[in-house]
Amino acid sequence: MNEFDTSLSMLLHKTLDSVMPEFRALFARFDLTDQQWRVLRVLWESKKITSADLSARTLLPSPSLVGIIDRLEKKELVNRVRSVKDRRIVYVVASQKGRELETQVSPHVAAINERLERTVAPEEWLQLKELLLKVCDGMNNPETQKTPING
Amino acid sequence: MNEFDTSLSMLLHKTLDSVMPEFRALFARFDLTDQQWRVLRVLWESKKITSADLSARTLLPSPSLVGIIDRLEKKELVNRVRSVKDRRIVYVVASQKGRELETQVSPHVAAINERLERTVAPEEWLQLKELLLKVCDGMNNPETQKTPING
DNA sequence: TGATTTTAATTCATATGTGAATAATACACA
DNA sequence: TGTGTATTATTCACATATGAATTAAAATCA
Repeated sequence: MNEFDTSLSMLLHKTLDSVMPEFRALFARFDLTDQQWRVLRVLWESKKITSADLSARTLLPSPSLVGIIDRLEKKELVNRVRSVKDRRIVYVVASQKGRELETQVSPHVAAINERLERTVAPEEWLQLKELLLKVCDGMNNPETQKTPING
Repeated sequence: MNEFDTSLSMLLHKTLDSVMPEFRALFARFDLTDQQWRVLRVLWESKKITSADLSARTLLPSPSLVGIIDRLEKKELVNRVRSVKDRRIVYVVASQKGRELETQVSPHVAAINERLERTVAPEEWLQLKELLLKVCDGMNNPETQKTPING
């Protein structure tokens, strides 16, 4: 493997490619995409949440969320509730049917995550997560000088 | 951050989200998407390569590659060359125009990657990459027992 | 040789990602 | 009070992801 194959972004993609198919196969059994699951996963622990906050929690871009919530609404798993105080805001809420999925899906998700965690030693697992967060912080903070555009 | 936010798949997404915008802004200056750059990046060091191998190297799914190469062809950056020995195979080749991009883009890519690398200590950088590879191996190898589907 | 199977690339239908633009509403303030 | 500005969600245009199906061309073998 050369410079390109071992670049961080390629390794991140590669890791996701090795991890996600298993999750997707699971979610597909419940007629869910992984993005749809992410939304439900957040709603299971938030009574109501605005689209903006949902985007931040799920890491799904707002324009994508619109369609994702549309489809979840069509399946009657969530509802949109417009705020009365501020009519710009839309709260997304899990329906009863949407809440009932938690018990069925979550154990399988946990099982996959446990297998995932066992791919490295316990202390390595922690360090991997810490390093990823460190990279995020480092890229977001302006401390590390960005390369100026000189084109 | 709870269980969900610190799950590996979410951290991988989060890290990509913190890294990719900078690359995308760079590629956009050359009217390229990051996927299109990945194809060119591979072609810059391969005279010719089959679609299947290109998919493996770029980690781009074959159906996506079709459109990506279509658009690169339209911009006259690459060409499709059907093999004479085996007419099922299509080689993808960088055009002169496509090759000329290397000198202009690569230095900027290197600069971003250097900044990226400086977000963590040198030995952490190596370990991060090793751990990601270890996770990939662990998930792909059948050693670690997969959870059987009992639905 | 001719039927069968395998392989490489592509197509299809659907869902999502990306960046810019828009509509509706709230807010600040002269 | 009226007006400019900021905010929230959505829309738009385009590019890509996903999994299944298809097409064309080998390769296999009775």
